[in-house]
Amino acid sequence: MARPRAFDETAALDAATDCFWRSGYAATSVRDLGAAMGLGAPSLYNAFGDKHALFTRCLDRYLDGNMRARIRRLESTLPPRAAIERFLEEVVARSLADPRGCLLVNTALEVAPHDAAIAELVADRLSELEGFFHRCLSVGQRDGTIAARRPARDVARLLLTTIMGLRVLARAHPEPALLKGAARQALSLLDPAAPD
Amino acid sequence: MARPRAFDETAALDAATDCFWRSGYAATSVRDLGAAMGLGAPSLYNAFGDKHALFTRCLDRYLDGNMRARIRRLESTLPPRAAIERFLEEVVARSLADPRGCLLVNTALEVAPHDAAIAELVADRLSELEGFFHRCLSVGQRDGTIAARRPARDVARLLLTTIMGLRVLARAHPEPALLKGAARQALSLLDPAAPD
DNA sequence: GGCGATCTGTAGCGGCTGCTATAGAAAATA
DNA sequence: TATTTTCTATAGCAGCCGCTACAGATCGCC
Repeated sequence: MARPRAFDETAALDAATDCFWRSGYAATSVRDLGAAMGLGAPSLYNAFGDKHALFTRCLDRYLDGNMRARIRRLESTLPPRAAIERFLEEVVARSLADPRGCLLVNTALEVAPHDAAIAELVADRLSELEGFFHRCLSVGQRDGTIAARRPARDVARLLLTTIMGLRVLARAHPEPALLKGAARQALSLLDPAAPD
Repeated sequence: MARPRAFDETAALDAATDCFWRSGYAATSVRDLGAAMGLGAPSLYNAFGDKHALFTRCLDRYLDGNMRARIRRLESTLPPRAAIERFLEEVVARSLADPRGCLLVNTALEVAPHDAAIAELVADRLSELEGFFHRCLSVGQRDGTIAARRPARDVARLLLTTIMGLRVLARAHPEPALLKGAARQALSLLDPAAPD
């Protein structure tokens, strides 16, 4: 029973996410956001609260749409070992193709250390990733497609560490051979033992 | 034959480095730097040029004093396998003890993507780290202390990736078991094959 | 002491920051 | 059509940004 909003909230959030993703949190001004989202500062503040709340909203959406959706897709369509392999392949491919890197990793380094609420959100998502790897490893170890001699928990932790590291390396030195070589060795932990 | 400087350049650079290290490049203002270094803006600009030049200077000093010195120390006092193990142990310990993380990693994510000169500097240092791992691996593979069935180049790349990843994880979720488990699995790539 | 040169402190430049007061535009209800 | 309610646009708040002009302080040299 009043004037409706003149903008598409989803499109606006996508535009804002791209700003934060490209430039980082601090380097993105509210004016930049307004311009990209196609709305003035008052509308922005009215609809999304302040800059920090908007960022949290964008980060949540990003993680749901990218990370969680990807985990679900891989875990439901591929056997566990292939799911792990595909995940790492996708991280390498995306790292090389998209100069923005991964918003989760960017945030873990830029925002989390100075913001307890964001740090908790990031830590939760990292645990979800670790859980994905751990589930795949456990199932794969039981069905014999993954070497069972290593503790699944620690291998999952190394895989998580590896994708973080790949994302960092790619942003300063995006060399395919480097990323692919590292990923290959991380995945070799899944192989059964070979003679020396 | 003129008025000499009233401050200690080394101490001033240390103070500036700490600012950049703690808060990042963008979030450190020239006024913050001046206050920490104990000198006014004109002295700062006269002695070190602008903010970007000062940052480059700090980063260079940091890398010489931390990374390169550490590589030299480990490589000259320890056998290759122990040097690698010690390096990873130190990364884990420092990541848990120092909330500032690693200035090289912070810079790789915050500055390098928007600054070609810094990106090149960072990429060079990453290559030096990879080279350190590669040399240790090659020697260790020859003397039999490191499994020889894996390509040293790719294992070096994974070790490099691992320390980057450990640094990222520690800043958002500094849990000892997580970092230590990941490091342990990365190091297990050096072990000879075990039965499945 | 006087001179020339370098350094330092004050003060301020234009421009940007996150955010908001105020007023006007647009739609649903009566 | 008049009213009510929400949204939007203009303009501007105080405060910070990187940087610098200017004047005064402090030294070596003559």
